[in-house]
Amino acid sequence: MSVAVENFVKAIYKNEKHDTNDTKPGNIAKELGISNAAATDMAKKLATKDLLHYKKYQQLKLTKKGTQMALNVVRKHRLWESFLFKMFDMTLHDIHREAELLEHQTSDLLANKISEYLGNPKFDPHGDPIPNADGKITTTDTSIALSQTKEGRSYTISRLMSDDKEFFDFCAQHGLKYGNTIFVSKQLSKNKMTQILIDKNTILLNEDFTSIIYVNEKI
Amino acid sequence: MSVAVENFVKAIYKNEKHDTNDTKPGNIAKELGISNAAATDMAKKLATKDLLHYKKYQQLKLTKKGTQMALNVVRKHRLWESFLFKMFDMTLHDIHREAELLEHQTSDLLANKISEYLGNPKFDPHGDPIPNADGKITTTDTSIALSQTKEGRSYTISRLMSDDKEFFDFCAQHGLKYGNTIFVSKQLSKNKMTQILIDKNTILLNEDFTSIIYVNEKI
DNA sequence: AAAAATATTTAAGTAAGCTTAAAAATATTT
DNA sequence: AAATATTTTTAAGCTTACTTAAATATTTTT
Repeated sequence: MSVAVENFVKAIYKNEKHDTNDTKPGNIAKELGISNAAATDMAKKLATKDLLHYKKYQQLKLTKKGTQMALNVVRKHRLWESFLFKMFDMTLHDIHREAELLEHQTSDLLANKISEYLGNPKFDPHGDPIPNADGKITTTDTSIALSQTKEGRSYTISRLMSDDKEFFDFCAQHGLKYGNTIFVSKQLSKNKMTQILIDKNTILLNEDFTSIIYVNEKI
Repeated sequence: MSVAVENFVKAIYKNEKHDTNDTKPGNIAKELGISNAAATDMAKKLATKDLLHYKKYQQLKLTKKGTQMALNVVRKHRLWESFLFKMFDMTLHDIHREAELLEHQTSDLLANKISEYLGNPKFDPHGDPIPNADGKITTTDTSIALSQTKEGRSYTISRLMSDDKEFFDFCAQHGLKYGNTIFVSKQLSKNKMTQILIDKNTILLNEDFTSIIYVNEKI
């Protein structure tokens, strides 16, 4: 299947899961940087290929086959991210951009080799789960957004849900990295900001960031 | 530039160098598995982009810009081959197929990281030279085809110029691998066959193979 | 509940990268 | 050198993946 199709299906998958939960053509179009008309066209075409269910003006819904395709692409993306992250000194943002291209040009064989080399990891450097070769995600994610945490508790970072370079530069600069520990010193609910302590430094984060940094409470 | 353009330019480059030395549209078409008409079309289009010189019914000739593009793709291909060869247990044929796709989706940054990781190698696992980041090949290849060797002398394998699975399977089975030593016991010029000794085994190779196995004389 | 705003769909059109078929030029054979 | 074969080119047409503009449906606001 073409790159365009893989990306389309992937965008729906991601929106079904996380993001806005809106899988109408317009929203998918926005994610992919194409026109609404193009997205409608593509949706109709993919419906004939049994990759998704299309009903005029309704949300798009992936079929089993479509979900499988999306998971296969997501798997390759996250494996590449994990692999490049381990092998090379590159920013998470750069790694994401490479993976965005490589994911479509990787055989299942190579994906499996990469996975094997890494010890079949269950999470990528963002903390996102890596589907296995059968397209199954075998972990249950119990993490919550930093914005939902409680004052006076410690958490470990489990996911950085973004692909924005500035965000990752900021994270790298302040030690905000998968696995690291942070202490939530204050929730300024009025201003929707969160004050955290990391590596003995206090940082004040606004909602743009606290909504995409996911954590697990430390016990 | 698109994958189609990169492959087109690469095919011309390879034919200018090795292969048939025929860069007319028909021959390029054959290499790429497209129609002659498509090749002519593409040639005309690329001429307007200053990637090659096009004159009706003549050989296609890459411009400096076109050669540079070809070398950039070739560099990425050979770096991927070297890298995958080192990292994973895969056949050279499989590795070649992966590299054929990955070469078009790799930033210069990543290519440089791979090169650096490998210690900036000058040859890939086939023995083909790897252009540097400036598109320069800094080694001089003095190897000759096995068909051109002399009886009673020893040689080291320097290149296996193919991407045919059967050929590589055969090579793997008989220890025909970059760097290995062979002894030419007989040149059967009448039948265009060569008898060699490798790992204490005698093998008789016909011209199909002796013309694509390149070697350097051992001194 | 009507009006206004927004989103989706339809329609028409484009560029890239192909195809096949026929015309024109070049190469090869006799 | 003429006849034949092969290549190259031209022409017309197709598919994919887009575009913009207009029509239609849905949502939101008032």
